[in-house]
Amino acid sequence: MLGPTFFSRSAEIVAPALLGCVIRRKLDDVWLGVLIVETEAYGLNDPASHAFLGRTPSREPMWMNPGTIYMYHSRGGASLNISCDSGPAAVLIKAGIPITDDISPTKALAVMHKNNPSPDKTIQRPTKRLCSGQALLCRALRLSVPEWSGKAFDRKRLYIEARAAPPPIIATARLGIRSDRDDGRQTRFIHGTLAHAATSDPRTRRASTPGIDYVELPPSTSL
DNA sequence: CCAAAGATGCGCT
DNA sequence: GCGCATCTTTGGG
Repeated sequence: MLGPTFFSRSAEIVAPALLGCVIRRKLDDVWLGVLIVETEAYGLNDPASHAFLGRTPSREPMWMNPGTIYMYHSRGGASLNISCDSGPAAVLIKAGIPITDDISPTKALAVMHKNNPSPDKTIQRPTKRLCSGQALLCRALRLSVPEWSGKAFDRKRLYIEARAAPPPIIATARLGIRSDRDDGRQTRFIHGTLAHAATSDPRTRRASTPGIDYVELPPSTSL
């Protein structure tokens, strides 16, 4: 289980290091498993960070011990973040892909589909789209702001497992930030071989130039 | 009231 | 597959 040591580094280091790690969430005695494929870093002196808007009770987790869960609502959905550094800083878990293995049984997929049904109830979401957004992921894992914000991870109910091997990584600009609050840093990170489950892949976009709009990084064992 | 680290459907290439 | 309009829910000014 990842703990304070892992999260005590800067958000810009922690965010890419989370790609490929697995979130485990126990619901009704079933362990759900989601592999992280997309994250964003909200670091120190960052005008896009919620910390920049001021210290309030709901944002307090950004100042708490590294590894503290920070959740908030935006535009109808909840978002999962984790405090980093000595604060105020956090990483946002932006997308993941459901997995099954020794810990998470096939049944876990059915639970996630039930938690996060398609708007058109006559069909099911594709499994790879079940967690392809920060609010979708929270819905599929049934993570709510009042239950989890300000709390620590808990080996019995919710934790993040270290990854087996470091993946290739794409670094690019963050999404959904008002231009007057974005200083242009490329601190959105996408799993290089599982980008099809991310919110979007800058490599397949029309107007995007390699080396300018995004950077591809080889697997780094130092992360 | 209203902006906010979004999601979706629809029309288009 | 993209760009845009429209719907979303909640904490905070």
